[in-house]
Amino acid sequence: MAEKHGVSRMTARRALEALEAQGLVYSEDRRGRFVSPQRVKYDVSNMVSFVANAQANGTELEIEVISAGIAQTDATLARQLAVKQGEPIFEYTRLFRSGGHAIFIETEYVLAARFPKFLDCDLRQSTTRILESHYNTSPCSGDIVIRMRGVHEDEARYLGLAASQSGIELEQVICDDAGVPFCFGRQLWRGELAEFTARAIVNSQDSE
Amino acid sequence: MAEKHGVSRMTARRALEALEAQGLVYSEDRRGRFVSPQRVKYDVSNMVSFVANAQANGTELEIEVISAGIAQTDATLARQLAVKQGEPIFEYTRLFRSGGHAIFIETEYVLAARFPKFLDCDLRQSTTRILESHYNTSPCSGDIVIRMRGVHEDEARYLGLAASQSGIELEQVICDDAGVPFCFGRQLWRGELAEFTARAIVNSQDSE
DNA sequence: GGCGCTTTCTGGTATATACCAAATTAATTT
DNA sequence: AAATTAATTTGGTATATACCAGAAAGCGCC
Repeated sequence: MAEKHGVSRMTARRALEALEAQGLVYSEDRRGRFVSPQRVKYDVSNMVSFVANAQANGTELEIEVISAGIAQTDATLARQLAVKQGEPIFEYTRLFRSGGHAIFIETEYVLAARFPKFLDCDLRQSTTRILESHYNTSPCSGDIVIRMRGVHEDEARYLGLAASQSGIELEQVICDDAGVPFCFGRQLWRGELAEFTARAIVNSQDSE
Repeated sequence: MAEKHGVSRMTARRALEALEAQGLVYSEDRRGRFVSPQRVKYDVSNMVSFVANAQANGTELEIEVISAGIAQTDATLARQLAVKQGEPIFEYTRLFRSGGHAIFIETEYVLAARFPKFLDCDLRQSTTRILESHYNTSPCSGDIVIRMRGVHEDEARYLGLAASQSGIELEQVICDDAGVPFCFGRQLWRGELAEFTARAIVNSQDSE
């Protein structure tokens, strides 16, 4: 490509890196560069299973469980889940793919006391579905944070990104019908593949 | 910096560019590199004025009007605002800064027929406020889309970004209490400065 | 047809130069 | 003291090399 256009190879690379930074193309190490696939839509206002929703939308998702285990809440987690620090929780990380392309990597935390033997379930499906069918708990409300940030090294590896690139982080706390938080999740999306939608409705009165 | 660490200048530059891509530092052309300021939070579930909300949050905002005029709806705009193509609309672009730092650039469209002489108002304030006080129209619901994308050249100039960088685009359609859309806006945020929050509540029943 | 080896292709990283342009700073002049 | 001018600093861009490592393709062999 460089000699075809009479520029040096470094210049050509930088041009491609620019396209990469804009999300138009992506690169697979030592395999080649390819144009990016379509975005995956995620309606964050819709608290029903993202997986089921995506599939209804015509996007088939493959879920790979990267790790799963038990841990204790640190300060941040304790605050998010409204429990005291040191509470046992199940922690599991999953990689979501669509059509062979990594879309996002997610780490979720659920309270171990409330959902015993949670990790015995097959995690290659919607968490929402597991909690509904096995524990009779459905999501009722959720708080979501979205921001763009640089990827960590391990995230970059799973997502097939260069370590210097950025993605979109989506954090959500899911609460039951009593308003009690029971699940906290943090997703890191490949930025060029993410598209979030939300519907806002003005609360007639928002006391306190 | 290069000679201090015994690497070539190009290598040092690439390292700084990586930090820049991750949003940790930013560069001002021929002035220097600086660490990035704090993020600006935006609660997209809150349909009351973003400006007022930010100020209540301790963030003072400076608004610069880049351009303002009248235009006609193209296919996309007509669909978003649920009018037929060619409808006259006011179009204005504003740059939002905080503490001297450009945060995002926004282009909004309001129906000219419904809000006559809209452009005579001082646009360096919340649109919501203008519409409420002058036209007795308040936002009631809104549809929001968030995605990461590469910046265009003119956007990059206003935001002080390199043309190859990415930002976060936020589109929103604002509807009145009758569910009729009256305003469409598209914001492009510096990715490292944006933080969006939302609150999702499961609709008991979502007919059709 | 499969297996293993070698070559080629492709991307990644680091370096050394050269030159440009704007912003800042220092020096000089008025 | 203010204005003008020159030097310096800083970032940006383009180029030419060199070398490394993994993936893919070609090839000979069993």
